[in-house]
Amino acid sequence: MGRAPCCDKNNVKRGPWSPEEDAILRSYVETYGTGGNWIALPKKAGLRRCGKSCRLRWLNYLRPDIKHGGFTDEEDEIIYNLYNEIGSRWSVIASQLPGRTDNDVKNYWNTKLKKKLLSSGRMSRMNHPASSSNHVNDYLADDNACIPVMPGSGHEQPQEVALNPIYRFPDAFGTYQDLPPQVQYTSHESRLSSSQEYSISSITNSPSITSMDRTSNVSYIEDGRFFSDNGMGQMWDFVNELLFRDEFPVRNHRRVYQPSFPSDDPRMFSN
DNA sequence: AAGCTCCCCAACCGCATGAAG
DNA sequence: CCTTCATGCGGTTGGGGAGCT
Repeated sequence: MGRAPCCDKNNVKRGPWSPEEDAILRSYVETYGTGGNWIALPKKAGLRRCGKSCRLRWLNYLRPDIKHGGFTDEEDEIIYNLYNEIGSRWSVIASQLPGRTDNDVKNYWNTKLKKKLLSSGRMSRMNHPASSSNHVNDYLADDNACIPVMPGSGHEQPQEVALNPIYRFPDAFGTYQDLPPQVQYTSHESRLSSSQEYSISSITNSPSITSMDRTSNVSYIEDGRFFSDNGMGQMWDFVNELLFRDEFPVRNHRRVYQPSFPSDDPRMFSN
């Protein structure tokens, strides 16, 4: 048995949205929300549209936080780097560009950026995401995986950031909802004799960096132990979960500890 | 001015996924 | 476990505006 259509195509309007329809949809969603049911929404709102069409119109055009207008050079760079890493995962790429939708990014890539990169010769230097066997794609095949994100501007080591994979946890991890949306990991030269030290930075939409390395006295790794001394329990859980993954994304550095989670002392564990 | 081509982007389509029953 | 269905995603289409002849 085939799947039933989501709406009666003979009784719904298709094609471009009129300003009146936009106003009805905007007003309804702002007043009542989507109710978690886009299929029922058009009937309730008095629109002769398919629920899917309403959802798309809202997400891609009417949402108040949508950014209209041209892409910046910085956005170009983010798209280029992410496409190079993960291919046409437009929703993932768009999630790193505040105010941009997957449709926006996809259209922009197909119509402008690709040509721009071709003419500059950068496309020929790209990885081939679809056939890539790099670990980033492996990560992305896992539902619980961390998703690579671009570094924010203003990082103190931009060259290194460009070489190392950077990850964020999906927003769906409600327990970490207090964290900034992106968390970046980079490794840098150890200042400790027996272990690598990692700087763990959170990037917000602004270019500011919250350092969590030893010098800022927030948390640090030493001799296989992770220390946190400022009540950043959620961050600590988060960091551990990431670091325990076999694929911990720091190349050319040994992992400094093995899973021994949970510890009695929520601030510390060792292997 | 008219006709044509190209390009952009909003919108659609079909499939995958996951939740619910 | 199976079926149904809503949602989300990436690929594709086509209307209309811009630019060219």
